Amino acid sequence: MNETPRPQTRIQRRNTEAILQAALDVFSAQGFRGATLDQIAEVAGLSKPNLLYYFPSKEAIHLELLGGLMDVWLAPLRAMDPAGEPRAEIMAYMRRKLEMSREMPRESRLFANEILQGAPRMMAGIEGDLKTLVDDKAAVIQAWADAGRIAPVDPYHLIFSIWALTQHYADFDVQVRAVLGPDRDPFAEAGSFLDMLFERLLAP
Amino acid sequence: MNETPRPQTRIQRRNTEAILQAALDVFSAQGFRGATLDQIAEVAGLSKPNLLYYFPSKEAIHLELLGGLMDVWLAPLRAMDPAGEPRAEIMAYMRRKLEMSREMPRESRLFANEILQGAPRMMAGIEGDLKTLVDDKAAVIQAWADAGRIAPVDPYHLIFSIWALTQHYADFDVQVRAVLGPDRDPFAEAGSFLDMLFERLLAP
DNA sequence: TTATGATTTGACTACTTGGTCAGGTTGCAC
DNA sequence: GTGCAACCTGACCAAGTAGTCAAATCATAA
Repeated sequence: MNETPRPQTRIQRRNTEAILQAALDVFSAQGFRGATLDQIAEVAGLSKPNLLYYFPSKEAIHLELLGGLMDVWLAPLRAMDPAGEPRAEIMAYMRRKLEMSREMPRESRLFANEILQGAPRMMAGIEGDLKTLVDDKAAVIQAWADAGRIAPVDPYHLIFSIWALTQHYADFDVQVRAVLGPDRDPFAEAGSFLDMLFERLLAP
Repeated sequence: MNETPRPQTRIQRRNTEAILQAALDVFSAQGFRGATLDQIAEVAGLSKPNLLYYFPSKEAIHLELLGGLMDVWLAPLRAMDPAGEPRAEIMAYMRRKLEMSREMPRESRLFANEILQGAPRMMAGIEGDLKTLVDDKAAVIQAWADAGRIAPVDPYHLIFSIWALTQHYADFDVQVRAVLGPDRDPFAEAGSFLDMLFERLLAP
Protein backbone atom coordinates (compact mmCIF):
# COMPACT_ATOMS: atom_id res chain seq x y z
CA MET A 1 0.00 0.00 0.00
CA ASN A 2 2.90 2.37 -0.66
CA GLU A 3 2.55 5.61 -2.55
CA THR A 4 4.12 6.64 -5.82
CA PRO A 5 6.90 4.16 -6.62
CA ARG A 6 9.29 6.98 -7.38
CA PRO A 7 12.13 6.20 -4.97
CA GLN A 8 13.30 2.79 -6.02
CA THR A 9 16.83 2.05 -4.93
CA ARG A 10 18.01 2.22 -1.33
CA ILE A 11 20.26 5.18 -2.11
CA GLN A 12 17.46 7.06 -3.81
CA ARG A 13 15.20 6.58 -0.84
CA ARG A 14 17.84 7.73 1.60
CA ASN A 15 18.86 10.79 -0.40
CA THR A 16 15.44 12.06 -1.40
CA GLU A 17 14.44 11.72 2.24
CA ALA A 18 17.53 13.62 3.40
CA ILE A 19 16.85 16.35 0.85
CA LEU A 20 13.22 16.74 1.88
CA GLN A 21 14.11 16.89 5.55
CA ALA A 22 16.82 19.47 4.91
CA ALA A 23 14.50 21.47 2.67
CA LEU A 24 11.83 21.42 5.36
CA ASP A 25 14.38 22.82 7.81
CA VAL A 26 15.47 25.59 5.51
CA PHE A 27 12.20 26.53 3.81
CA SER A 28 10.33 26.68 7.10
CA ALA A 29 12.99 28.89 8.65
CA GLN A 30 13.74 31.18 5.68
CA GLY A 31 10.73 31.03 3.37
CA PHE A 32 10.94 29.99 -0.26
CA ARG A 33 12.90 32.92 -1.63
CA GLY A 34 15.08 33.17 1.46
CA ALA A 35 16.20 29.56 1.18
CA THR A 36 19.11 28.64 -1.09
CA LEU A 37 19.97 25.35 -2.71
CA ASP A 38 23.42 25.59 -1.16
CA GLN A 39 21.94 25.75 2.33
CA ILE A 40 19.66 22.81 1.64
CA ALA A 41 22.48 20.82 0.11
CA GLU A 42 24.73 21.49 3.08
CA VAL A 43 22.09 20.50 5.63
CA ALA A 44 21.33 17.37 3.61
CA GLY A 45 25.03 16.53 3.43
CA LEU A 46 25.03 16.49 -0.36
CA SER A 47 26.54 18.61 -3.11
CA LYS A 48 24.26 20.99 -4.93
CA PRO A 49 24.53 19.22 -8.29
CA ASN A 50 23.76 15.96 -6.56
CA LEU A 51 20.68 17.54 -5.05
CA LEU A 52 19.59 18.59 -8.52
CA TYR A 53 20.12 15.02 -9.64
CA TYR A 54 17.20 13.99 -7.44
CA PHE A 55 14.95 17.00 -7.96
CA PRO A 56 14.72 19.03 -11.14
CA SER A 57 14.56 22.41 -9.39
CA LYS A 58 14.27 24.30 -6.14
CA GLU A 59 10.61 24.81 -6.88
CA ALA A 60 10.06 21.08 -7.33
CA ILE A 61 11.41 20.39 -3.84
CA HIS A 62 9.13 23.03 -2.39
CA LEU A 63 6.11 21.68 -4.23
CA GLU A 64 6.88 18.15 -3.09
CA LEU A 65 6.84 19.35 0.52
CA LEU A 66 3.65 21.38 0.12
CA GLY A 67 1.92 18.60 -1.77
CA GLY A 68 2.50 16.09 0.96
CA LEU A 69 1.63 18.61 3.64
CA MET A 70 -2.01 19.29 2.84
CA ASP A 71 -3.16 15.76 3.61
CA VAL A 72 -1.22 15.55 6.85
CA TRP A 73 -2.48 18.95 7.83
CA LEU A 74 -6.13 18.10 7.33
CA ALA A 75 -6.02 14.59 8.78
CA PRO A 76 -7.09 15.65 12.30
CA LEU A 77 -10.14 17.50 11.01
CA ARG A 78 -10.96 14.63 8.69
CA ALA A 79 -10.91 12.33 11.71
CA MET A 80 -13.67 14.27 13.43
CA ASP A 81 -16.54 11.81 13.64
CA PRO A 82 -20.08 13.09 12.94
CA ALA A 83 -21.41 10.15 14.94
CA GLY A 84 -19.31 10.90 18.00
CA GLU A 85 -20.12 12.96 21.06
CA PRO A 86 -19.91 16.58 19.85
CA ARG A 87 -17.84 18.20 22.57
CA ALA A 88 -15.50 15.23 22.84
CA GLU A 89 -14.99 15.26 19.07
CA ILE A 90 -14.20 18.97 18.93
CA MET A 91 -11.93 18.81 21.97
CA ALA A 92 -10.13 15.83 20.51
CA TYR A 93 -9.67 17.69 17.23
CA MET A 94 -8.18 20.65 19.06
CA ARG A 95 -5.86 18.37 21.02
CA ARG A 96 -4.65 16.59 17.89
CA LYS A 97 -4.01 19.92 16.24
CA LEU A 98 -2.04 21.15 19.25
CA GLU A 99 -0.10 17.93 19.21
CA MET A 100 0.78 18.58 15.59
CA SER A 101 2.06 22.03 16.49
CA ARG A 102 4.35 20.44 19.03
CA GLU A 103 5.48 17.52 16.91
CA MET A 104 5.64 19.24 13.53
CA PRO A 105 6.51 22.89 14.07
CA ARG A 106 8.52 23.04 10.86
CA GLU A 107 5.56 21.91 8.81
CA SER A 108 3.39 24.47 10.58
CA ARG A 109 5.81 27.24 9.75
CA LEU A 110 6.16 26.08 6.16
CA PHE A 111 2.39 26.30 5.84
CA ALA A 112 2.26 29.68 7.58
CA ASN A 113 4.95 31.07 5.31
CA GLU A 114 3.00 29.96 2.28
CA ILE A 115 -0.28 31.49 3.42
CA LEU A 116 1.41 34.70 4.53
CA GLN A 117 2.78 35.20 1.04
CA GLY A 118 -0.72 34.82 -0.36
CA ALA A 119 -0.59 31.05 -0.91
CA PRO A 120 0.78 31.38 -4.47
CA ARG A 121 1.47 27.65 -4.67
CA MET A 122 -1.37 26.33 -2.55
CA MET A 123 -4.44 28.27 -3.61
CA ALA A 124 -5.77 25.30 -5.55
CA GLY A 125 -5.53 23.01 -2.54
CA ILE A 126 -7.09 25.60 -0.25
CA GLU A 127 -10.01 26.37 -2.53
CA GLY A 128 -10.38 22.66 -3.26
CA ASP A 129 -9.67 19.96 -0.69
CA LEU A 130 -9.43 22.29 2.28
CA LYS A 131 -12.59 24.24 1.60
CA THR A 132 -14.53 21.09 0.77
CA LEU A 133 -13.51 19.43 4.01
CA VAL A 134 -14.20 22.52 6.09
CA ASP A 135 -17.62 22.99 4.50
CA ASP A 136 -18.36 19.36 5.28
CA LYS A 137 -17.28 19.51 8.91
CA ALA A 138 -18.84 22.93 9.43
CA ALA A 139 -22.16 21.39 8.48
CA VAL A 140 -21.65 18.68 11.06
CA ILE A 141 -20.86 21.22 13.76
CA GLN A 142 -23.82 23.35 12.72
CA ALA A 143 -26.08 20.32 13.12
CA TRP A 144 -24.68 19.72 16.60
CA ALA A 145 -25.38 23.33 17.49
CA ASP A 146 -28.88 23.22 16.02
CA ALA A 147 -29.59 20.12 18.08
CA GLY A 148 -28.50 22.00 21.20
CA ARG A 149 -25.67 19.56 21.87
CA ILE A 150 -23.11 22.39 21.89
CA ALA A 151 -23.48 26.13 22.30
CA PRO A 152 -24.61 27.96 19.15
CA VAL A 153 -21.37 29.06 17.53
CA ASP A 154 -20.44 29.86 13.95
CA PRO A 155 -18.78 26.60 12.90
CA TYR A 156 -16.36 28.23 10.47
CA HIS A 157 -15.00 30.60 13.05
CA LEU A 158 -14.85 27.79 15.57
CA ILE A 159 -12.56 25.93 13.19
CA PHE A 160 -10.55 29.09 12.52
CA SER A 161 -10.14 29.60 16.25
CA ILE A 162 -8.75 26.10 16.65
CA TRP A 163 -6.31 26.70 13.83
CA ALA A 164 -5.27 30.10 15.16
CA LEU A 165 -4.82 29.02 18.77
CA THR A 166 -2.94 25.80 18.12
CA GLN A 167 -0.75 26.97 15.25
CA HIS A 168 0.22 30.08 17.18
CA TYR A 169 2.28 27.96 19.55
CA ALA A 170 4.31 26.57 16.65
CA ASP A 171 4.52 29.62 14.40
CA PHE A 172 5.24 32.17 17.14
CA ASP A 173 7.24 29.76 19.27
CA VAL A 174 10.18 32.12 19.80
CA GLN A 175 7.89 34.90 20.97
CA VAL A 176 5.92 32.63 23.29
CA ARG A 177 9.10 31.27 24.84
CA ALA A 178 10.68 34.70 25.16
CA VAL A 179 7.63 35.96 27.05
CA LEU A 180 7.14 32.91 29.24
CA GLY A 181 10.80 32.53 30.11
CA PRO A 182 12.90 29.39 29.98
CA ASP A 183 11.29 27.47 32.84
CA ARG A 184 7.78 27.08 31.51
CA ASP A 185 6.48 24.50 29.02
CA PRO A 186 4.33 26.37 26.49
CA PHE A 187 2.68 23.33 25.00
CA ALA A 188 1.77 21.70 28.28
CA GLU A 189 0.25 24.93 29.52
CA ALA A 190 -1.51 25.53 26.23
CA GLY A 191 -3.10 22.11 26.62
CA SER A 192 -4.87 22.97 29.85
CA PHE A 193 -5.65 26.52 28.82
CA LEU A 194 -7.25 25.48 25.54
CA ASP A 195 -9.14 22.66 27.24
CA MET A 196 -10.73 25.19 29.54
CA LEU A 197 -11.32 27.72 26.79
CA PHE A 198 -13.17 25.31 24.53
CA GLU A 199 -15.06 23.67 27.38
CA ARG A 200 -16.43 27.07 28.30
CA LEU A 201 -17.09 28.05 24.71
CA LEU A 202 -18.94 24.88 23.76
CA ALA A 203 -21.00 24.17 26.88
CA PRO A 204 -24.65 24.38 25.73
CA MET B 1 5.33 67.00 20.02
CA ASN B 2 6.83 65.48 16.84
CA GLU B 3 9.38 62.70 16.87
CA THR B 4 12.95 62.68 15.58
CA PRO B 5 13.42 65.69 13.27
CA ARG B 6 15.07 63.47 10.65
CA PRO B 7 13.02 64.34 7.54
CA GLN B 8 13.54 68.04 7.10
CA THR B 9 12.67 69.21 3.62
CA ARG B 10 9.30 68.68 1.99
CA ILE B 11 10.82 66.38 -0.64
CA GLN B 12 12.58 64.31 2.01
CA ARG B 13 9.39 63.85 3.92
CA ARG B 14 7.43 62.83 0.85
CA ASN B 15 10.05 60.40 -0.46
CA THR B 16 10.97 58.69 2.79
CA GLU B 17 7.28 58.20 3.40
CA ALA B 18 6.75 56.76 -0.09
CA ILE B 19 9.70 54.43 0.42
CA LEU B 20 8.47 53.19 3.78
CA GLN B 21 4.96 52.58 2.44
CA ALA B 22 6.31 50.71 -0.56
CA ALA B 23 8.69 48.72 1.62
CA LEU B 24 5.83 47.79 3.92
CA ASP B 25 3.91 46.52 0.92
CA VAL B 26 6.78 44.45 -0.38
CA PHE B 27 8.35 43.19 2.86
CA SER B 28 5.00 42.13 4.28
CA ALA B 29 4.14 40.25 1.12
CA GLN B 30 7.53 38.67 0.37
CA GLY B 31 9.51 38.62 3.57
CA PHE B 32 12.88 40.30 4.00
CA ARG B 33 14.93 38.10 1.72
CA GLY B 34 12.16 37.72 -0.79
CA ALA B 35 11.82 41.46 -1.25
CA THR B 36 14.11 43.27 -3.68
CA LEU B 37 15.15 46.89 -3.77
CA ASP B 38 13.98 47.06 -7.37
CA GLN B 39 10.46 46.05 -6.36
CA ILE B 40 10.38 48.57 -3.54
CA ALA B 41 11.75 51.30 -5.78
CA GLU B 42 9.14 50.58 -8.44
CA VAL B 43 6.25 50.59 -5.97
CA ALA B 44 7.57 53.82 -4.47
CA GLY B 45 7.92 55.35 -7.91
CA LEU B 46 11.62 56.05 -7.47
CA SER B 47 14.84 54.78 -8.97
CA LYS B 48 16.89 52.32 -6.96
CA PRO B 49 19.86 54.68 -6.52
CA ASN B 50 17.47 57.38 -5.39
CA LEU B 51 16.02 55.01 -2.85
CA LEU B 52 19.53 54.36 -1.57
CA TYR B 53 20.01 58.11 -1.34
CA TYR B 54 17.43 58.17 1.43
CA PHE B 55 18.30 54.93 3.18
CA PRO B 56 21.78 53.46 3.43
CA SER B 57 20.70 49.87 2.79
CA LYS B 58 17.83 47.43 2.38
CA GLU B 59 18.36 46.37 5.97
CA ALA B 60 18.04 49.97 7.17
CA ILE B 61 14.60 50.29 5.58
CA HIS B 62 13.51 47.05 7.19
CA LEU B 63 14.80 48.10 10.59
CA GLU B 64 13.06 51.46 10.32
CA LEU B 65 9.75 49.68 9.73
CA LEU B 66 10.27 47.18 12.54
CA GLY B 67 11.44 49.86 14.93
CA GLY B 68 8.33 51.92 14.50
CA LEU B 69 6.12 48.85 14.58
CA MET B 70 6.74 47.61 18.11
CA ASP B 71 5.20 50.66 19.76
CA VAL B 72 2.16 50.68 17.52
CA TRP B 73 1.75 46.99 18.05
CA LEU B 74 1.77 47.17 21.82
CA ALA B 75 -0.32 50.33 22.16
CA PRO B 76 -3.64 48.49 22.60
CA LEU B 77 -2.27 46.34 25.40
CA ARG B 78 -0.63 49.36 26.99
CA ALA B 79 -4.02 51.05 27.00
CA MET B 80 -5.55 48.32 29.15
CA ASP B 81 -6.49 50.12 32.37
CA PRO B 82 -5.84 48.32 35.69
CA ALA B 83 -8.47 50.55 37.27
CA GLY B 84 -11.14 49.71 34.71
CA GLU B 85 -13.80 47.02 34.78
CA PRO B 86 -11.92 43.76 34.10
CA ARG B 87 -14.08 42.12 31.48
CA ALA B 88 -14.71 45.40 29.68
CA GLU B 89 -10.99 46.12 29.60
CA ILE B 90 -10.06 42.74 28.20
CA MET B 91 -12.87 42.78 25.68
CA ALA B 92 -11.87 46.28 24.58
CA TYR B 93 -8.28 45.14 24.19
CA MET B 94 -9.37 42.25 22.01
CA ARG B 95 -11.54 44.56 19.93
CA ARG B 96 -8.72 47.07 19.43
CA LYS B 97 -6.41 44.26 18.39
CA LEU B 98 -8.95 42.93 15.91
CA GLU B 99 -9.38 46.44 14.57
CA MET B 100 -5.64 46.61 14.02
CA SER B 101 -5.75 43.35 12.08
CA ARG B 102 -8.35 44.89 9.82
CA GLU B 103 -6.74 48.30 9.47
CA MET B 104 -3.11 47.27 9.41
CA PRO B 105 -2.83 43.81 7.85
CA ARG B 106 0.49 44.63 6.23
CA GLU B 107 2.03 45.52 9.57
CA SER B 108 0.62 42.31 11.03
CA ARG B 109 2.17 40.23 8.27
CA LEU B 110 5.47 42.07 8.57
CA PHE B 111 5.52 41.17 12.23
CA ALA B 112 4.46 37.59 11.57
CA ASN B 113 7.17 37.15 8.97
CA GLU B 114 9.75 38.39 11.41
CA ILE B 115 8.68 36.08 14.23
CA LEU B 116 8.34 33.11 11.88
CA GLN B 117 11.98 33.51 10.86
CA GLY B 118 13.00 33.43 14.50
CA ALA B 119 12.79 37.20 15.09
CA PRO B 120 16.46 37.75 14.13
CA ARG B 121 16.02 41.54 14.12
CA MET B 122 13.43 41.89 16.87
CA MET B 123 14.58 39.60 19.66
CA ALA B 124 15.79 42.54 21.72
CA GLY B 125 12.43 44.28 21.53
CA ILE B 126 10.57 41.09 22.33
CA GLU B 127 12.71 40.17 25.32
CA GLY B 128 12.68 43.80 26.42
CA ASP B 129 9.68 46.10 25.90
CA LEU B 130 7.26 43.38 24.90
CA LYS B 131 8.04 41.00 27.73
CA THR B 132 8.08 43.80 30.27
CA LEU B 133 4.68 45.04 29.18
CA VAL B 134 3.19 41.56 29.08
CA ASP B 135 4.54 40.73 32.52
CA ASP B 136 3.02 43.95 33.80
CA LYS B 137 -0.41 43.38 32.28
CA ALA B 138 -0.39 39.69 33.15
CA ALA B 139 -0.03 40.69 36.79
CA VAL B 140 -3.04 42.95 36.45
CA ILE B 141 -5.12 40.18 34.91
CA GLN B 142 -3.93 37.75 37.56
CA ALA B 143 -5.09 40.15 40.25
CA TRP B 144 -8.49 40.39 38.59
CA ALA B 145 -8.72 36.61 38.52
CA ASP B 146 -7.60 36.31 42.15
CA ALA B 147 -10.27 38.79 43.13
CA GLY B 148 -12.88 36.65 41.39
CA ARG B 149 -13.77 39.42 38.97
CA ILE B 150 -13.03 37.20 35.96
CA ALA B 151 -12.74 33.43 35.62
CA PRO B 152 -9.42 32.01 36.78
CA VAL B 153 -7.33 31.86 33.62
CA ASP B 154 -3.62 31.90 32.98
CA PRO B 155 -3.06 35.55 32.05
CA TYR B 156 -0.17 34.84 29.70
CA HIS B 157 -2.13 32.37 27.64
CA LEU B 158 -5.12 34.68 27.70
CA ILE B 159 -2.97 37.33 26.06
CA PHE B 160 -1.54 34.78 23.61
CA SER B 161 -5.05 33.71 22.69
CA ILE B 162 -6.01 37.31 21.90
CA TRP B 163 -2.93 37.68 19.74
CA ALA B 164 -3.50 34.38 17.98
CA LEU B 165 -7.19 34.87 17.30
CA THR B 166 -7.03 38.46 16.10
CA GLN B 167 -3.81 38.26 14.10
CA HIS B 168 -5.02 35.11 12.38
CA TYR B 169 -7.59 37.14 10.45
CA ALA B 170 -4.85 39.39 9.06
CA ASP B 171 -2.06 36.88 8.59
CA PHE B 172 -4.17 34.08 7.12
CA ASP B 173 -6.55 36.41 5.33
CA VAL B 174 -6.39 34.63 1.99
CA GLN B 175 -7.17 31.28 3.61
CA VAL B 176 -10.04 32.69 5.65
CA ARG B 177 -11.56 34.35 2.60
CA ALA B 178 -11.07 31.28 0.43
CA VAL B 179 -12.93 29.14 2.96
CA LEU B 180 -15.72 31.61 3.73
CA GLY B 181 -16.32 32.53 0.10
CA PRO B 182 -16.64 36.00 -1.38
CA ASP B 183 -19.94 37.02 0.19
CA ARG B 184 -19.00 36.96 3.86
CA ASP B 185 -17.16 39.62 5.85
CA PRO B 186 -14.50 37.87 7.92
CA PHE B 187 -13.77 40.74 10.26
CA ALA B 188 -17.36 41.56 11.03
CA GLU B 189 -18.08 37.92 11.81
CA ALA B 190 -14.88 37.59 13.81
CA GLY B 191 -16.06 40.50 15.93
CA SER B 192 -19.20 38.78 17.11
CA PHE B 193 -17.57 35.38 17.37
CA LEU B 194 -14.70 36.63 19.51
CA ASP B 195 -17.06 38.70 21.64
CA MET B 196 -18.95 35.55 22.50
CA LEU B 197 -15.81 33.47 22.94
CA PHE B 198 -14.22 35.83 25.44
CA GLU B 199 -17.49 36.54 27.22
CA ARG B 200 -17.85 32.85 27.86
CA LEU B 201 -14.19 32.41 28.76
CA LEU B 202 -14.04 35.25 31.23
CA ALA B 203 -17.41 35.00 33.01
CA PRO B 204 -16.53 34.30 36.66
C1' DT C 1 35.95 -9.89 -12.68
C1' DT C 2 33.65 -6.86 -15.42
C1' DA C 3 30.25 -4.27 -17.83
C1' DT C 4 26.69 -1.15 -17.21
C1' DG C 5 23.85 1.98 -15.32
C1' DA C 6 23.36 4.71 -11.13
C1' DT C 7 25.50 8.22 -8.55
C1' DT C 8 28.53 12.11 -7.64
C1' DT C 9 31.15 16.27 -8.46
C1' DG C 10 34.27 20.31 -10.02
C1' DA C 11 33.93 23.73 -13.02
C1' DC C 12 31.06 26.56 -15.35
C1' DT C 13 27.18 29.78 -17.16
C1' DA C 14 23.53 33.06 -17.09
C1' DC C 15 21.12 35.91 -14.32
C1' DT C 16 19.69 38.48 -10.22
C1' DT C 17 20.56 41.66 -6.70
C1' DG C 18 22.52 44.95 -3.19
C1' DG C 19 25.20 48.66 -3.49
C1' DT C 20 28.55 52.48 -5.68
C1' DC C 21 29.78 56.51 -8.20
C1' DA C 22 30.59 60.29 -11.28
C1' DG C 23 28.14 63.48 -13.09
C1' DG C 24 23.73 65.74 -14.29
C1' DT C 25 19.43 68.22 -12.83
C1' DT C 26 16.48 70.75 -9.78
C1' DG C 27 14.93 73.65 -5.89
C1' DC C 28 15.68 77.66 -3.42
C1' DA C 29 17.99 81.32 -0.47
C1' DC C 30 20.00 85.51 -1.51
C1' DG D 1 19.60 85.41 -11.88
C1' DT D 2 22.91 83.03 -9.66
C1' DG D 3 25.29 79.92 -6.76
C1' DC D 4 25.10 76.08 -3.95
C1' DA D 5 23.33 72.31 -1.83
C1' DA D 6 19.91 68.97 -2.35
C1' DC D 7 18.22 65.65 -5.34
C1' DC D 8 18.39 62.24 -9.02
C1' DT D 9 20.14 58.78 -12.50
C1' DG D 10 22.61 55.72 -16.02
C1' DA D 11 26.15 52.81 -15.94
C1' DC D 12 28.58 49.93 -13.43
C1' DC D 13 30.55 46.25 -10.05
C1' DA D 14 30.99 42.28 -6.91
C1' DA D 15 28.66 38.73 -4.73
C1' DG D 16 25.39 35.32 -4.72
C1' DT D 17 22.26 31.98 -6.82
C1' DA D 18 19.69 28.50 -9.79
C1' DG D 19 20.82 25.38 -12.86
C1' DT D 20 24.09 22.66 -16.55
C1' DC D 21 27.38 19.35 -18.03
C1' DA D 22 31.13 16.37 -19.06
C1' DA D 23 33.63 13.41 -16.78
C1' DA D 24 34.76 10.57 -12.74
C1' DT D 25 33.36 7.15 -9.32
C1' DC D 26 30.55 3.63 -7.39
C1' DA D 27 27.30 -0.40 -6.87
C1' DT D 28 26.04 -4.60 -8.39
C1' DA D 29 24.10 -8.19 -11.55
C1' DA D 30 25.90 -11.59 -14.43
